[in-house]
Amino acid sequence: MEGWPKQQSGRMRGRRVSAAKRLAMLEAARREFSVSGYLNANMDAVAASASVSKRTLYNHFPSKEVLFRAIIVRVAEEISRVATLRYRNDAPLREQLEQYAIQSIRLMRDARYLQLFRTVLAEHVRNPALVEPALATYWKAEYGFADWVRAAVADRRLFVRDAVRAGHIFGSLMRGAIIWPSILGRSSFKSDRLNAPINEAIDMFLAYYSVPERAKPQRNRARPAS
Amino acid sequence: MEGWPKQQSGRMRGRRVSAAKRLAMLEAARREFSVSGYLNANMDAVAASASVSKRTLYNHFPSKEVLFRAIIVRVAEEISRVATLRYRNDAPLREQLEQYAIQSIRLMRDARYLQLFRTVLAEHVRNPALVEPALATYWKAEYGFADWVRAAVADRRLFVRDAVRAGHIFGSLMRGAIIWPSILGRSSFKSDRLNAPINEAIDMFLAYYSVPERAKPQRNRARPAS
DNA sequence: TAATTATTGCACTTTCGAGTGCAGTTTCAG
DNA sequence: CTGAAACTGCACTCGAAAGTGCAATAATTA
Repeated sequence: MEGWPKQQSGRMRGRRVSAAKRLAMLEAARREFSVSGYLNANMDAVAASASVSKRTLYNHFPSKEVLFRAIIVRVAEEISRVATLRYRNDAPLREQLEQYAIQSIRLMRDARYLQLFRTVLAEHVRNPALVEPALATYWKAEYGFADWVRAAVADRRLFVRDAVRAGHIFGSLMRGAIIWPSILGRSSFKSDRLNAPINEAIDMFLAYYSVPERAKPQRNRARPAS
Repeated sequence: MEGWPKQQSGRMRGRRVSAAKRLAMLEAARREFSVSGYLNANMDAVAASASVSKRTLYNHFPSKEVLFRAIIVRVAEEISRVATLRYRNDAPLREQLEQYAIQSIRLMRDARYLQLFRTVLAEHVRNPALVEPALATYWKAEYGFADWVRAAVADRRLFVRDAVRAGHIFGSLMRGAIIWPSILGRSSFKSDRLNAPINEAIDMFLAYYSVPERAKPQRNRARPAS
């Protein structure tokens, strides 16, 4: 609850305007952070873009840091609502993974998010503490993959030793094919549809884990018998 | 050749000192950029740390940008010398991939590099133009994977439709298991040895591509017959 | 209407760091 | 030894942006 005016306590009066302006400020900040990054974002510009005095901005958010964190939390929530992998026993596994990939692509095609991701990533690398909350959500998604795998294993549709590990691998494949290329600007998706590289990654993943352990063609296994 | 003193032309005199100091400045800048990131790096600090006057620093490198680029180029060269995947027909494929993974891990365990990677990544996201040269090398490595795959295919040890695509997938797996976790600070390697997740990723990769196309267990193939 | 709280405008302080100008000193090749 | 080129020290300019103080004003609700 940081970043709320101190006057909040006691009877609340004159709060209608406040709520609307607060939203405007959050939206404006989001735009500003998106296009400028964290360090170059300008608090005067945020205030102006929200049609609010700078002083008001500082009444709501005591510092740039607090404002940034507020943005991050909001966006992280939005995303986790959209891009999740949920297990369904009534649909082909491939379809479920494809669905997830499509959702991710859609997210990356939305400049509104993409730019903000870049900002957050840059800041996370520069100053991890600043960005904690966003990343918490992010890693949760990773363990969402593990849950999905576990469910599929329980259904005897996959054969996996370590669900978390398999989840990481799926995550690597999706990030490598969708997220990083978008963020690092190597490629942009023309549509929401899957392309051949992504299909191939999903193929590989399913092929490997659709086969019982001892049938997998591996050499040189050096791992605890777990 | 940017960032060299203008006085260079004509007969060269008094250059012995110059070369040594130049090196000292590069080393100092590297340290400074590593620990502080690009924006927070302080040119006064660089000069001090190189035991050189600020004016001399600016005589060699007309701006912070130029200095940063110079560092990037040097480091990119060092890295591409160390972490490459070279095809050998006299060794198991698995061993070759493992070698590469081990080299990558070694790189990530070297704080000297790791910190600089973080800085470069942050800047690339913030300001891609600044970092071009480093990334050029980076993507070259990616196509190095494709070359390796092609060679293995020519040797009939792998069965791959599109070598570049397979190379990307291998890259995704390695980055997902080694590079990103290190850079984003989720895990650090205790030793240079491979761990189970990396082994499993390599297993998966080899398993999938060791089998002729039509034998692969895939559903729902939707791709050009290429 | 009266009391309360939010909002505004604007000038102000502070901090910080990149890059410059210049006069004097050092170094080294020839 | 000599003179060109490289180096030094230091004060300086310039700009930018975060955050503050305050007195005046507007909006809200009882």
